[in-house]
Amino acid sequence: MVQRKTTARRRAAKAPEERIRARNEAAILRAAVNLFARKGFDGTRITEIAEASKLPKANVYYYFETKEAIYATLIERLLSGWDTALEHIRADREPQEAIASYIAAKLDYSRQHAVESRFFANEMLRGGGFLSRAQRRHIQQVTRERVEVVENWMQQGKLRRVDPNHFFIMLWAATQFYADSAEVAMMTLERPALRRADYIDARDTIVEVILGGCLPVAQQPDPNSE
Amino acid sequence: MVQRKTTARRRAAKAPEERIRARNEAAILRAAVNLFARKGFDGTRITEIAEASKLPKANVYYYFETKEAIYATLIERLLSGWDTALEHIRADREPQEAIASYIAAKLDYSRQHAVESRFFANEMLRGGGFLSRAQRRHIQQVTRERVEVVENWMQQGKLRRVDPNHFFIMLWAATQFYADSAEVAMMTLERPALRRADYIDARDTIVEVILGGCLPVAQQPDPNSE
DNA sequence: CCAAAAGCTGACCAAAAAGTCAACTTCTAA
DNA sequence: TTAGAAGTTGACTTTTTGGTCAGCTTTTGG
Repeated sequence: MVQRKTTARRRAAKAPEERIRARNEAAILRAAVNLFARKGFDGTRITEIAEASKLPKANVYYYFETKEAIYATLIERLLSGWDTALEHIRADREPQEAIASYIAAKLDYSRQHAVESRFFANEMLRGGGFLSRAQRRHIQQVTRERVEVVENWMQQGKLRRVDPNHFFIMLWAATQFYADSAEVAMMTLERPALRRADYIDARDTIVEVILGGCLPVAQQPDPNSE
Repeated sequence: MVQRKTTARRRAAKAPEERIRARNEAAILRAAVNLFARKGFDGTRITEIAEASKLPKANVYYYFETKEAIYATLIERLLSGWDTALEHIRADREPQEAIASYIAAKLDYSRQHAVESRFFANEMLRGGGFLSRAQRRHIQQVTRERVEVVENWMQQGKLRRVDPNHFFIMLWAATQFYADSAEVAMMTLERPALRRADYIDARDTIVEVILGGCLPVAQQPDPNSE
């Protein structure tokens, strides 16, 4: 009993991130999110997930009852990262800074988590039927909170008055696009792939246009850049 | 021979839009674009298309060799409508007006052709692998033309200098979003469905922010609206 | 009115997919 | 060391899907 702690030394036994179950589930989910992002729920075969995760199909079934279970697990896990960038929109910051850093953070997410972003885009295209009522409410609530912050800024005269919901959607759309419609961006920019520099250009452009369009004319940032 | 014209009366024979082939192909394509938009290419079964178009599966095969043929036909047909709104971006117009009417037109497209828009979104998520080289070039060329117009406006001092490509992408993204991610918009606005009024609000917001952000500070439009 | 062309479809098939399982190996705690 | 738990997997069955076809009905041009 007292020695149980010591046994941990024997074989790095139970190091949580090394456990077989954790490792294999992770492999399956990683393979699955990629496929779901490309082909959607209905378009993805369990066999493909098995191949991509380098496990026999029967082993995939050992860890997940059904394809739905994999999909639901992914939604649950990814929903947390979904709104991380929103935390930049805080009432105690100046809107100029807050919005700029939100845009930067969201674009960063688009670049480094493009797959997850596309997974959600696909689920939205599907109609969001896999989102539980609680998950929908979570999204709504988080959004409403931040919309209120924007609304307050407007009431304080720190932002021009526009519909805060649609303003928010515009921020979302402009940044999200670089993940979900990367193909279109690539065609427009005539690149085989989006580079880090492209995301910086995107950030600069979006920040300049959005801030220019929502800050009161009086206190626009210095109009020299590039 | 002379009477051939008269035979047309006999049974409205050959009225081009009434021909059986035209009618059935249209039914199949209409059903297919809906399904492809929701579930993507791999996720859509021919059987589903048959059911949705109220034709026996074998009849679907009578008109289209394969699923790919249906998909390819749709891409080809829809690609024309894809860039209609872009025609508002013309060198001989004032940027303020041109951009505003582009936004309005694109949002209108998002509202009235949401299905087609989602079909393309799905194809982009897939990586655009079904686009032919010629089709890719078409998209690139059309985009480049309009980007050049924007660039000229900037050189003439009619628009603030930002990256014209990314500026363009922003316009695209903000308007497209209301079709492809309508679910998200609905959650944000807390609506069961987007109404005409929502699209008007969206238009006002996007126009105001974008114009405010890209017109030279000197000549901003009157800041009273709503 | 009629022969040929166009359209229609139930029934069928092969391939691929989902899903199951019993026997096997590896790991773990005491 | 070892018994039981956890993990593995080839082989199997069932279901679904894409695709075919022969023979039927309808339409059409003259």
